[in-house]
Amino acid sequence: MPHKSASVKPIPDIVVGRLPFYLRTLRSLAAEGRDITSSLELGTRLGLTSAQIRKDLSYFGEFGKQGLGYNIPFLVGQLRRILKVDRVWEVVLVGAGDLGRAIAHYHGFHDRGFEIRMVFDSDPAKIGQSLADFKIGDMETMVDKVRAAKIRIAMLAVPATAAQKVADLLVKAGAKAILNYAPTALVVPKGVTVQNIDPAAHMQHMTYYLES
Amino acid sequence: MPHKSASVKPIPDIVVGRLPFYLRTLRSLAAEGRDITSSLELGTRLGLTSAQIRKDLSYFGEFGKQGLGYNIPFLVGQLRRILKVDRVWEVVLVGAGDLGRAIAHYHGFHDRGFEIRMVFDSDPAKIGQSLADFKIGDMETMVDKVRAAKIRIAMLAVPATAAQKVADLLVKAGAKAILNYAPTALVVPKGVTVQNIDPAAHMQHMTYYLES
DNA sequence: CAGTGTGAAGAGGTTCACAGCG
DNA sequence: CGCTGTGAACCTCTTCACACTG
Repeated sequence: MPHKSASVKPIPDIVVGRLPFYLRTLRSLAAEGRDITSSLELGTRLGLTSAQIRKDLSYFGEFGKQGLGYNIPFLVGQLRRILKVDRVWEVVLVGAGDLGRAIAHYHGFHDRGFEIRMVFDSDPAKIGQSLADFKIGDMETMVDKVRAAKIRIAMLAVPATAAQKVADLLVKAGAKAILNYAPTALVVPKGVTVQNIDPAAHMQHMTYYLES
Repeated sequence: MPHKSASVKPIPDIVVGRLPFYLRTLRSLAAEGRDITSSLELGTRLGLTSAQIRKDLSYFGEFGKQGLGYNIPFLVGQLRRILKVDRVWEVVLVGAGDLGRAIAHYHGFHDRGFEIRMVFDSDPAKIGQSLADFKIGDMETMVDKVRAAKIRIAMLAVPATAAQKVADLLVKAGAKAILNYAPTALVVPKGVTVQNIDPAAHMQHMTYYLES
């Protein structure tokens, strides 16, 4: 029987997934000029219970003051550290269609820790053209350029039919996180994280609850 | 947002949320010319266990044949019926910035049960302009026009600062489902469903797992 | 005999409730 | 007194395992 390693309680992924929303809400409170909040107020704003907020935060430390609440700038700093967005990550975008262009023009990423630094597409008509501040590169040189720049985060905005092939290339280029906008599931090696964005799936989730 | 009912055991919201992905995968299999599949194959494609697939489907009926598997066209039809996307829903889009324009140009919604029929914006410079097949309408007439058309689904692509006000108007117009692209939580009355899309939150979820 | 459907067991996540501290 | 942090209880979801069937 192999020995079990000392049980280090891992933090549930579902908890990690809520932290960006806590951070988002706290920054919104800060923008309103607030300095202190409580688990109750945060929960109300987020549609969660105060107990859940406290329990989630307690996985990472003791950030509040009993009887008082949470200092907003301090908690923002802690969450940015925990989520590793107390820096700006360089990102590669693959796909320069309508969606890719909208992503490239979106200015909301920088403030939350991300900056697109390269854009690639396979369409010869697009290669060499300008998009936002970038020149669209070709797929043949993509792997080398991404690897050379040590970029580890990718956004994938190509058709579903091409998504897996491009994902394989991104992994080869050293990507460790892929935000997948293509409506298809990606297979990636262990150690690579994928998050999917599928608006139509969300829509279909909602129609279930509609009266016909 | 689980919908409660006193008499019948409600189907878990998390199960409903997976159905669109089952449907998506089944249609992809159908497009490959396949006619039969199994819970094992579906699970592999989706990164889920076969038991989960079977259990989820069993909430809605007995769709498979023991020893054989699932008939793909039949199961596609059942899922479309369950999710109420065996029809095309009319949708109103509010917000004609970069994101709104990308959404309006995206052709992937129709095939999955949705068709944008109206677009509105508050920017006088945009009102009256054309976007895809539509003329951008003003916010003042939005409520009446949406109500008159009996549209119950909205996509919200306005800045976070305006999102709640617009959501209130949409509810007043009779919206029962809102796909919220703004990075802020919406407060809506019971009976209205909201689904949120926040790519930056997904990105921050992934950075947690990256080595610094 | 391959693969579904499903109770039961097991894991995992949420809420409770209260000690403890500012 | 107000609000956090946290074991314990509770509840929900997932996985197991097997009877059953085409």
